[in-house]
Amino acid sequence: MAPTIKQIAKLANVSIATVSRALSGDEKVTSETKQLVLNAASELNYRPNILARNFVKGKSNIVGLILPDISDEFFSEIIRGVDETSYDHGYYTMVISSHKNRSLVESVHTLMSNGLVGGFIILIPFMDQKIEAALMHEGVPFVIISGDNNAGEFDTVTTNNYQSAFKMVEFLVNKGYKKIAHISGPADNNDALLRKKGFLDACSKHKIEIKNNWLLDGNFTMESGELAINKILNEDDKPEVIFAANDMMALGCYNAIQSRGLKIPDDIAITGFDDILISKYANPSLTTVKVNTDRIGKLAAERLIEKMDGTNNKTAQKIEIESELVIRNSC
Amino acid sequence: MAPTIKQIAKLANVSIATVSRALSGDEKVTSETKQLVLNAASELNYRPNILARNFVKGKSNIVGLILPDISDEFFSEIIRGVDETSYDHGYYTMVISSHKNRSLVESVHTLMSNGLVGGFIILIPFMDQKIEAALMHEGVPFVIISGDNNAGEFDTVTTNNYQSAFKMVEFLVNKGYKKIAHISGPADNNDALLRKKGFLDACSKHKIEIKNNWLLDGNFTMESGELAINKILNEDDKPEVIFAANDMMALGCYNAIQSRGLKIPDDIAITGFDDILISKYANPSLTTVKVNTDRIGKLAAERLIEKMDGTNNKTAQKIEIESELVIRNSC
DNA sequence: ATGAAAGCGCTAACAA
DNA sequence: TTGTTAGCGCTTTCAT
Repeated sequence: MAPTIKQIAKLANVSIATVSRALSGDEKVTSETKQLVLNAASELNYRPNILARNFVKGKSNIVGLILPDISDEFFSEIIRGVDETSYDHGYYTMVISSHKNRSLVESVHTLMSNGLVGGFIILIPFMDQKIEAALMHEGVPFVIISGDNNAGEFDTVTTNNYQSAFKMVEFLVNKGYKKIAHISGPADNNDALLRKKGFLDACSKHKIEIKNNWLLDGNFTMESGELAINKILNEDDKPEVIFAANDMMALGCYNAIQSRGLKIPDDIAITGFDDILISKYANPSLTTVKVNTDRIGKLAAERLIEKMDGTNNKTAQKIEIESELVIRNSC
Repeated sequence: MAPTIKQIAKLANVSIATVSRALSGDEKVTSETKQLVLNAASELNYRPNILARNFVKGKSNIVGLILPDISDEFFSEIIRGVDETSYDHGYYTMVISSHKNRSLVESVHTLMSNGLVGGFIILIPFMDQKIEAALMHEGVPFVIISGDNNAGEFDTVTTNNYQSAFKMVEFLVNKGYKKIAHISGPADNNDALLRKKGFLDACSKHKIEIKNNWLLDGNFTMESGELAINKILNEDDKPEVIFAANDMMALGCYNAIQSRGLKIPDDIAITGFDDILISKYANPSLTTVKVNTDRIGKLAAERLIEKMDGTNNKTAQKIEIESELVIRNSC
């Protein structure tokens, strides 16, 4: 059986209250008794029972992290960022990944009221009525990670999808490209939507004609990128450059292009979004937008912990993470 | 304040014991009272306080998942597998990622005795004395995910690194390759070591000469693969095929080779290990070994939950996950 | 500065 | 079948 403060009390010949105080660094204990207690504790190899502590305090030092049903590089970085920050503040991280048997909404309901976590971070690809309603219910504090920071009066951490996509287009325009196509992500993904909007707005600002069939639909997978580009690679009037809404699709384009014996960027240029691990090493290396994923997790956790600690409960903050153009050799 | 059984009891006009029993499906409550309680509970939107429940039961339904300090696709799949299985059995998943401020050993010590988790799964790239010592201490049950299943008398889930590497070489030999090089992974990684051993043994079985400078060192990164292969690409006597200990390094080889204008597999063939997302879409698609990562997480969680539930506490099981050769176009 | 005691929400042993 | 009650490990008032 794991040692408890009772046993420490016995060993140190003090009351459990004193033990509790000594261990939590209460000013009022003499340094002698404190030493006594600390010695006893270390002798017994004591570790406080977190469950009991959270329980009695009526609040938990566990941070919940609700993830949608996908798994990739992006998520592990978020998890790491959150856990690292949580740890530094004395919190634990609990991952709640959604899947066929458990929806985002259900997870929200549960975590709001089962006392397990003291707060949570939730990744929302697309905010809908149901999720919003679930979040409105009173409960523990939370922070949203989302492509869109306009989602109600909630604390949100987001990347500047729109601006970065906009900048990417301007960069291409400055390089002299005039015929630009876009492969967009899933229609139910705010990051994808905002990137597309950034693309469209930048094009119209710079008087870039947007041909309808150059607005291609993808779903963020490599396959969908390949599929999309194949639709226009046969036509006479080809775009000079393709801006894919993420790197995976961009790399899908690489395949389609290179398997036709065409050269990137000479025959057709490609740019992406995300800067995943391999993009740097792709051949040619991919020009893209570096999303600072680790910072997203970190800042979301920091903001959440502020709220959990009650340090800063002021009105909802909208935190936007800067991302940067990474110019390489694909355009 | 979240509703408690007390409030349900009041509303349903029964005692808290009855509420507790009704909610936990005790046979002895009349279906009428049960209905009464259930109605009251749903009216109050009641959810049991997990912390209190774990606490009073003296055991936790939280599964700890201790990860080393890396983040990639592999981990998210493990996490997902674990969490999905945990959820299906009524457990939660807590991720404890190691990093500069927290070591694997420390995590083990903590989780063993702070009552937070009822058991844990730990990913161990390389078993050493310290970790083994930490694991020997009595505490909650655990399962190891490791490249090497010979690590003491512990429950372990592993992939058949050795056999798969062996098979890969035999496949290459059957294809007629005689000059085979290997790029190995980090020296402190058991998966890497076993893959190398499989390579070596298969070579000697089939009388494949192993030139010393064809045994290249890598560290699982793309960069290291590129670096490694560059050392031999200039020599007159080049290998016909390079077997990299993981896909990332294999793709690093792609870069080095293709940027010299050489063709895969005509000039030099490449094979990898892992079957990461992009390997299928690489150009040419990469022949590799598909590691069933999702199964690793699932089986580790299943075994752990058996132990936590006390269903099956028999002596340590060594579970080996089959992996399969995925033959594509890079050799 | 220290101790005694109440109590957090729930379960389970014991009574009725 | 249901209710009463003790108690899990800890923190925190209230006394001393």
